Amino acid sequence: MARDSTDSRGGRGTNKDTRGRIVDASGGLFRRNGYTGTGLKQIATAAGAPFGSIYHFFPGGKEQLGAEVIRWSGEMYLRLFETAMDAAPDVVTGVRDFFAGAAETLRETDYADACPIAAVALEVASTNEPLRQATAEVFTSWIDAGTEHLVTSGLSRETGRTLMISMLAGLEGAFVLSRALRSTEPVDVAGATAVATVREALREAQ
Amino acid sequence: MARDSTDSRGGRGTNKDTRGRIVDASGGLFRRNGYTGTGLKQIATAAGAPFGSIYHFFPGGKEQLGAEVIRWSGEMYLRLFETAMDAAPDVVTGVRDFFAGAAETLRETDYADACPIAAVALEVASTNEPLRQATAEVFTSWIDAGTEHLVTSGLSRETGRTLMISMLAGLEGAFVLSRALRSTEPVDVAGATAVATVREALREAQ
DNA sequence: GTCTATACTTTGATAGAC
DNA sequence: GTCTATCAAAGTATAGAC
Repeated sequence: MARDSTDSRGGRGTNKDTRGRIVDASGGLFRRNGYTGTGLKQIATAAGAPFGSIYHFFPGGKEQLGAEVIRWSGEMYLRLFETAMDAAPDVVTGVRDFFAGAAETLRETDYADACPIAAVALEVASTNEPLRQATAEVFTSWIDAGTEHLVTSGLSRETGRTLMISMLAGLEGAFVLSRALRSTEPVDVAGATAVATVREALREAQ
Repeated sequence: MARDSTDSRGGRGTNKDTRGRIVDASGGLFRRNGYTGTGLKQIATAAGAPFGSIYHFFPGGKEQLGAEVIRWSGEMYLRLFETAMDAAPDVVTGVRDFFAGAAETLRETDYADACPIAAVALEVASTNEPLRQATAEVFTSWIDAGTEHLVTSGLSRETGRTLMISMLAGLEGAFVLSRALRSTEPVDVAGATAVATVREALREAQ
């Protein structure tokens, strides 16, 4: 019963099962090289798994693997967001800390690790409908979760949703700029803007 | 909105020379399918050019072509931005119109045409240094040009730059979300946020 | 300069031995 | 379930006829 592995889905053992290692390695490679830019053989090598294992665990091939990686990465990042928000005394601080953490991660990873699915999302938006839907589900889940936090903090559902979309857009766009420019300035600026906007919205809602 | 052009620069005939058609076709394909997702044979076909012509005009192969497409697309989009700003009576209206035009283009192209280089930028940021530099130059040119408009409107250089980065990040991130969700809501929201922020900044600067 | 043919590599995917 | 061998197709790139 009380196994160590975090959750159900049989999926996220850090070093245990081959399947988990494949998903994990794919997530890292997709994030940096994109979907078409990552080969299945490359994934097998990075995961330390034989090539055949990919098709053993993912009979649907690259597309099935891609969809699962997108959803899994989305859940992980959502969990990271929730953790940051729960740890903060208020929503403004939570937002500030989350952006600060994103900037720190960018620096630490030489501007490689930003949004786990943005690169794939832009690649598949007009070329692969199943994967596009997967990215849409992830973004929707993030927007809904963030909206909930803002509603809890006193905003109306509508302004909460609008504000959350605006902040997420700011973060995603800042990731694009920061990775290209190799500077955290865009993320820092977007974070400051987000903090100011949330603070203002909360004040007006009082 | 973001269509062709007829101009100088010594070589951008819409239908004239083979080289121009190759760059043009590549821009459209890179934007939709990404860099690695677009093949040179595909480009030749789309451009109505023989395969050998690509290597005739771009001896450096795909990378040289990619770099030129990034810079050329960046110039085109900058020109589009300048045109929108010059046509508007004030900077606030200009920003509003630009976001509105972006949303309209998204709708008209079935959410395919957004930022001309974002997909490539995320793909090459950690994998191809020459192309990453090309995207960085483009983003920098956009930020500088936008900052100039804001400074002209009365903002300090520092707040102008910060505001421009924030708006560009909002636009880029909104493009990611809008293409994935197949909805202009993110671009609409980001536009409204940008307009409100510029208006507020101008008021404070008075 | 235009265009075709081809070399070489890598891709996603499958079959089958163990 | 693990792993290797191999396939057909597509990728980039080159050579050379016209």
